[in-house]
Amino acid sequence: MNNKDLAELIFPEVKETIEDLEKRYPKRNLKAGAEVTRFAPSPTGFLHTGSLFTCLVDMKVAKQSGGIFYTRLEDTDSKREIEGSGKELLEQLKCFDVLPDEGYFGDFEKGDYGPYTQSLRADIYRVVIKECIARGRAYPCFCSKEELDALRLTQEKNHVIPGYYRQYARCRNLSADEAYQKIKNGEPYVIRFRSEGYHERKIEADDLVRGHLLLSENDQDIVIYKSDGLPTYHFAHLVDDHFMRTTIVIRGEEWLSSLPIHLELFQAMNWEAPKYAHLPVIMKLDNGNRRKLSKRKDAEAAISSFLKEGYPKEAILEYLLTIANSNYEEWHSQNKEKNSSDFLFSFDKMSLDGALFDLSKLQNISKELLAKKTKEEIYEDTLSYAQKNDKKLEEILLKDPSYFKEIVNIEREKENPRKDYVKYSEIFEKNAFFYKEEYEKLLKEKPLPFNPFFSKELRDKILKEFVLTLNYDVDEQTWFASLKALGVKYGFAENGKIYKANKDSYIGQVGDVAEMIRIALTTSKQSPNLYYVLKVLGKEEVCRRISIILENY
RNA sequence: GGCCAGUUGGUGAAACGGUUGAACACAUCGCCCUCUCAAGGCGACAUACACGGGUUCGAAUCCCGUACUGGUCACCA
Repeated sequence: MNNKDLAELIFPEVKETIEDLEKRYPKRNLKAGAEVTRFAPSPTGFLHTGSLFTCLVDMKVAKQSGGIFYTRLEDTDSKREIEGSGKELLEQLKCFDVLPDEGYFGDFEKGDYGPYTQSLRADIYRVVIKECIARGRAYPCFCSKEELDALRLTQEKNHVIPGYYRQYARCRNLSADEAYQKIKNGEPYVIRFRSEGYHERKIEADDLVRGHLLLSENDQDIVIYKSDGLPTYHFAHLVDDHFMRTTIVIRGEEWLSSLPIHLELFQAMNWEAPKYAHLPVIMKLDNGNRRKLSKRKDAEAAISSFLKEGYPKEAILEYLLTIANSNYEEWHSQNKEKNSSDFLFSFDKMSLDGALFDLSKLQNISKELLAKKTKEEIYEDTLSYAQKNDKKLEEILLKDPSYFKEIVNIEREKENPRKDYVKYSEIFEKNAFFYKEEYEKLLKEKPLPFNPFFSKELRDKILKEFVLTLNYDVDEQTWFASLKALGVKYGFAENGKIYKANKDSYIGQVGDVAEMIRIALTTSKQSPNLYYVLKVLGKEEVCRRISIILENY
């Protein structure tokens, strides 16, 4: 019996050949320079910040080269799979406007190179495995977990490189007959790749972000086909990225050390290997040490947590872009009117070590971004945030959209708009006093912070006169002049400078007068420009609030 | 431990052997402006090229060692 017979005996049902597959998945007809990239997550949980980062790069590279970006579900590990998370992953991607050209979409698949779900591709892998066995590049291995553990232990004790290779690869030299006999006896087995590499020998490899690399050859007879009938990552990568015609494999740095395996696999098949780009991982500072963002420990590892907190998706994407390409910020400040999707990404502007996740940077980007939106956009976005996360807020927004827009538009439509919102979730919070019920709640919650230096009598007099003479149907300057006049009448200086120079001649300055009114109307010492507060509240409400204060405080 | 990669201020980083006595942005702090806040303007701080050897007329930039950090060594991806 030879290897070909053995292959036939192990996979009698496989009738197709590699040539058939080549025909079924022909080379893509794309213009020169167009890249095919893919995002290939495992359905093991939520969308990781690092995954979105990788995905963003994938998409940019494909898009800006006029190529194809597709998604593939890597669900070959049935033990770790979390039911429904594949679909969930795609939904979250959608939240960030990541739209693949083809591939796995959660509910359906699209494209001519499918299936795009690995568990559905078992027959394809078997075609290749069968041929590998026939050609002597793969063999069945019957070693048990215990035997392998024991092997590793003795190797460690003897200070040799652990693993299943060369003289330590016991099943490698089993004859086809012996192997067949064991299979017939029902012994469980896996299929291993027969490596021809030597650890002492170096191979050259190019990485799009790391440049030229010198790596040790792979010499491990890695498992390519598990006892559950599914391939391992390494083998699935080989087969899928070949037949899906991927041109650039973009993945996390953690894969760099298995690059020699992949290269040998492609070489063994006589297939052209794709280009590789190993991206740095996003880190976090923990007790003074940097470490990879952890799914279990860090809330920010789940990218959806930022959405839930109310950060705009554009801000998150933009932040990730500043990490991806150091020149993004510069480009952005020079192309203010352009969208981050217009930015040309390049691999060599990528730094090689993992960036620390910087929340304050994200916040800054978010603040700038929200300041540039129109009141309509703010309304729509806040509403959709509320619909997902805050039902009460949703109700308030739907009840009176124009009031919310008016509030949010204070000092917005100008060259240097207010920048006081970092996330959608805090917009209402910061403006709660505009709403009658909230205003009343605030009155009850805490004492009003009136300056005790001024008597209630004086305050009441000023507030009364303020209401009586209230007129904001003039421009801001004129209105403010009238406020100054009111202050002067009661012995306040018309500005801080005059007051400072002549403290004895005045009891305070116009700011103190404004503060009384501000507190009366907003319950707080801080608010946007009073003039606009008056305008938004309206005469009636202003009078009502002042009279509440006069009566009760 | 082996192998691989990386190491510029609190953070992200520019710099591709010589206009570097090291940009820029964020953060922090101060001043100005100002009815408060948010902005805006100006400025400061940050003792920043991991360390040690080379190569060179000249090194953050090239080479070698050391240290440190990260990754990886599964029938997980």
